[in-house]
Amino acid sequence: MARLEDVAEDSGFSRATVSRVINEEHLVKPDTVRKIKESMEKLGYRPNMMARALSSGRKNAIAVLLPDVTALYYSNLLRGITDVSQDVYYHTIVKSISKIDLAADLVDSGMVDGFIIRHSSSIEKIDLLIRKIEKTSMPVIFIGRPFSGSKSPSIIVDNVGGARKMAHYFAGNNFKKILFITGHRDNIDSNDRRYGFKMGLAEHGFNLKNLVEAEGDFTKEKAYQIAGEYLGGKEYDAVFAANDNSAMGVLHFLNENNIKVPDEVSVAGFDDAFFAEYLWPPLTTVRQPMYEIGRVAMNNVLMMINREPSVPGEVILPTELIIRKSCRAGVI
Amino acid sequence: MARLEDVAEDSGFSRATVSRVINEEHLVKPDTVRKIKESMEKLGYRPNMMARALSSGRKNAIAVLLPDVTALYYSNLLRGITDVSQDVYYHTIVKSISKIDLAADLVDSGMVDGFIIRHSSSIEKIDLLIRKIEKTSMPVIFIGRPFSGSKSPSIIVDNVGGARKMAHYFAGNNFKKILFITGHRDNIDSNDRRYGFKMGLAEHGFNLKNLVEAEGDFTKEKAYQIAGEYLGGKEYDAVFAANDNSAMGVLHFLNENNIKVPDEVSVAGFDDAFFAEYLWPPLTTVRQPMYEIGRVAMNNVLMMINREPSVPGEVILPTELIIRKSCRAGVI
DNA sequence: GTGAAAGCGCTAACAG
DNA sequence: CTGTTAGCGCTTTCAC
Repeated sequence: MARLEDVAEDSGFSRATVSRVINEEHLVKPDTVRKIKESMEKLGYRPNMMARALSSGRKNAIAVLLPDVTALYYSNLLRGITDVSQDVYYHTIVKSISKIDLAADLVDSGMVDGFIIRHSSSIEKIDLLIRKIEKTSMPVIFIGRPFSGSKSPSIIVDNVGGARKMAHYFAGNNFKKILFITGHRDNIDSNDRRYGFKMGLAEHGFNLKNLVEAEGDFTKEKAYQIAGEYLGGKEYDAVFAANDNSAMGVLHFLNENNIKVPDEVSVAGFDDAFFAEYLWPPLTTVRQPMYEIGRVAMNNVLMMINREPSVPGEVILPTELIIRKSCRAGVI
Repeated sequence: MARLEDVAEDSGFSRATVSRVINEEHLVKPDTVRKIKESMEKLGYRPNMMARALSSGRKNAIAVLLPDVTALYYSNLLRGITDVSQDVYYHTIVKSISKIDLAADLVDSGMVDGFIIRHSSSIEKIDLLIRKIEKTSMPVIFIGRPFSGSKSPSIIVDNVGGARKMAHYFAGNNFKKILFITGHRDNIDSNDRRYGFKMGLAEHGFNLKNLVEAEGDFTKEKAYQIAGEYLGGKEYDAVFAANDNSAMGVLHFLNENNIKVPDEVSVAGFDDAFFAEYLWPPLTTVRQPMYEIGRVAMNNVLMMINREPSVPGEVILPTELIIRKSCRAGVI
């Protein structure tokens, strides 16, 4: 590969000037810029990121910490992030948040300019990592609830509002008994959704004694099992699952046992996952803008890296009620 | 951050010796190793990857080029890759293959030690990229069919065999007319699956005139539309879709129009995507080991990077027929 | 506007 | 076994 020095030699200028053309073009005489650019073109010159990073401290890379790349939610997030990072020639290093020591290495070894962190529930040692990052004054953005004790900005989704809308939709039906299937016990999203759901139900005078909670874990398998335990007796006439995966498990049980949806039991989820519309019956759910979240997060770290002042401390992205056929039509 | 030099000073040895402890411990006297490690521990020393990369040429990073992180197939692949790369302290840089110039930058700017490339259909300029990579003698592994004109190793899935098994399963039913829904026209996987399917059908004496092909694009939406065009008239008694997404679209149309599956029409897919079992009815399909593919790919680049000789030129991972309820029971 | 020179933190011969 | 000495390719004062 052609090096900066080769370009300097070819163009007849010094390495410093070539470097300026790359980084601060305005400090160089236009004619010089032209000549140097010609040389770069001719030699097919590309700056060596490692050398640049070592010398300047800027890596043009950000780390993304995710619970699981495989989950739909996260892969869409990731696409949002990579789509914008590619536009600005940033590299995206993806790490599983469960291997937190590896993430710590990333900060120690100085591989990245910033972090985007999605922590869905409290993970051991994550606070140590965050404190460590913040000590280096590297920018961090949280997706989901801001981390307690940290004042780094966060991008969150209006879980409470979305679940509340669903509750209002449910309320029109005079359901007698409703089952709410949660996510993991301490999952922040799940808790917010439960909170919003209860709030919305209460606002319509629903007696919360008739809302039963079952602890799920966001998987279809667990929800399927829960459905088996609760829904066999036709006691419940509605189920709200904390995510679409869980709703999928419920639907599966109901179909299998020939319990009519929505005539006998209404089912709703949360996410608007790509399969939601194609479940049977098509799932009523709350859409959250996962891809957008990724984009916003990446744009904001970028602003922080470039020390632009106006990064909002918290941005809340709206959710939307998506009405399909798995619920009896409510009053909106 | 503590630097190597700080460790050297603290321990009373030279930088070279400290470096050896990091990279070639066996060349150093045990007692010295111990002392130096104590210093490293005490100072919280972590090697700076950038400096190491610049000096040694090793980046401890590989690039993964994927058509789309969002698709289930690819996100599982990615998890396989990141799971092993994390174990060996490698970084994974993910790029969309559609932005091929950015991938080219990765090789020019010397950010990575190797590439894992998944090209699902021929993409403009991809051959240029591959030639460029191979010119640097950086290791490349292909996932899916090897790239023509390249002799880098590849990991492929037995698409032909899987589809053939499905054909055999179909054949027991004496279906009169079968619809095959393809992927994108030039998609390699889709073509292999068609080939295997036809082969298997022919082996059982099925008249291939009664196999009709419709050009899909691997999406549920397109398959749904195709189902509308072909399956309204009850002419077909079976559908094989080139992937589970497409099968999902078909199922959706059938459910919506109250056409009984599998009594009136049998439906099968390919992938065994996570939702396949939870569709209604549960989808008969061919399972491919996506996660495994990722692991194998990563392990093999690693071997190549370390110049271990025995990297297989081609590894074919098996597929498995998964029988559920969306097909009339065939004879196996 | 441009150049000279000093590093960034580490590895890799080469000596000893 | 350990130390000395050059760099890796770039950025960044500080001069001119």
